Amino acid sequence: MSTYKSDFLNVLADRGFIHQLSEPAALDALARSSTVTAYIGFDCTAPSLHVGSLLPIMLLYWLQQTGHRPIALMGGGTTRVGDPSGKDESRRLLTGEDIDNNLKGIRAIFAKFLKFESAGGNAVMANNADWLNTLNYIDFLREVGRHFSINRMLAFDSVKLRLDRQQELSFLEFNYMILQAYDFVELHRRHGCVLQMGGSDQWGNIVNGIDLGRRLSNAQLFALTSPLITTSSGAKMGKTAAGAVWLNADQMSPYDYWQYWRNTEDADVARFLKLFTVLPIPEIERLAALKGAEINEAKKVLATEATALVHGRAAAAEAAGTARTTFEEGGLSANLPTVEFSRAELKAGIGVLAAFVKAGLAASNGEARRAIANNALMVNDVRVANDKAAIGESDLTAEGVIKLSLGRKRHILLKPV
RNA sequence: GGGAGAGUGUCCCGAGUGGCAAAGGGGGCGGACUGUAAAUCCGCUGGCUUACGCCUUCGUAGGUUCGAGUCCUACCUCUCCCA
Repeated sequence: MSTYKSDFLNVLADRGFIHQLSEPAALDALARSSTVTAYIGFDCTAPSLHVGSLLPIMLLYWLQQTGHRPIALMGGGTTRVGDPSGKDESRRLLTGEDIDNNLKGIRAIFAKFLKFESAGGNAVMANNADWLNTLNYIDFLREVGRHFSINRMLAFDSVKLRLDRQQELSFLEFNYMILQAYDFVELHRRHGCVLQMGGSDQWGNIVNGIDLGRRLSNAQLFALTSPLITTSSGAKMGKTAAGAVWLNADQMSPYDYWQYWRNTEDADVARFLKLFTVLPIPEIERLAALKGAEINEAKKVLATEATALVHGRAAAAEAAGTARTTFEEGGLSANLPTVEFSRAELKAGIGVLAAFVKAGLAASNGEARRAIANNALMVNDVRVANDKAAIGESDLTAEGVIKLSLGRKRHILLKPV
């Protein structure tokens, strides 16, 4: 067990959130004696956050749960620059409009994990566009730029990697770390923020902020990074066939989200329970002790708890129920993802290929055809052997729907309207 | 400004003698085995088509050729060396 004196660091350490920590003793003492204000920055590069961002969100969650004050910083300004950390190539520049739209989608997530002032809590939502967009170039260079040594910046991994590999690093991106450092100091000024957290790839950026804070305001600031989470087989978290695992319900249904966690690898279950659920540690240890096929029970708990955090308890229970009827009872659950189509179309008869494309299970007729050749498509749990087969009214089940399946795991209901 | 090199299947890496829908990986998907796991093995991985076949694809635009990813010209982008 951990040796910290503060709840905050103890909880994080016990749950496996801590990778690197600057001045652990000093931060520990501070967290014990006062309310610590800490922030994490989030890029606005997509209209929703995905599971990759879940870990930092959980950091903020535990921060607040242990009596401190979280700031969720939207990167409305820095996203206009682009963080080169951990990336081989520069990203395409997003328009201001894109960024604003993305920001709206992302904001909603945080309310589910943090209590903001509007909800009677102390969490703060900030946007660095508020201070970055209006910076005066010369003033900024004189005030902030003079504290940065190019010699040292060139040694940072995010920069060095690009240079070593002879990959282009634009001046624009090169400035990212300066802006992030400035964010830290600005949040210190505005909100008394003394700690920046983030993924392990952010260590360099965060330390820059600490240095800048010392030079500009003689402030003592801290850094805490979380480990890079990969699955046991080495894959990055959050990628599936359909792409990223989104947190917004309109981009990924609670059912699919539940399924994502249900399919966790055995070796990851305990670790993920600690990181992505709020179950007490003893309970997690009990689940982690399960062996063989019993681990499936732990996976279901993981799926339901993780889904409940993002989509609510009711949606999680529904997803669990849908999965139970579909997989364990071999039945047909009306709560499976549903695609509607016209009754007239059904009367006329729909080709299987068209039906699977419409349901989103195949991207093209050709793909559907190949799936049939692979023995992968089923209509109402009956294998499709012929790509010329048609689906008609006679295929409606007693429930009035038609179940399309790709493989054993992916099911869609066609519903006539 | 001068010189050298690179851009390939819109997920990535990467081979490519003028006959190419284009080798091989990785990733992904499906099948078998299982526990909705991992590992392993097998299949698939441009669009349309029952099919013959047609269409689109190798940085962009032209050209040579029966035929161009491959040869020529110009342009764009990137890298390296010299100034």
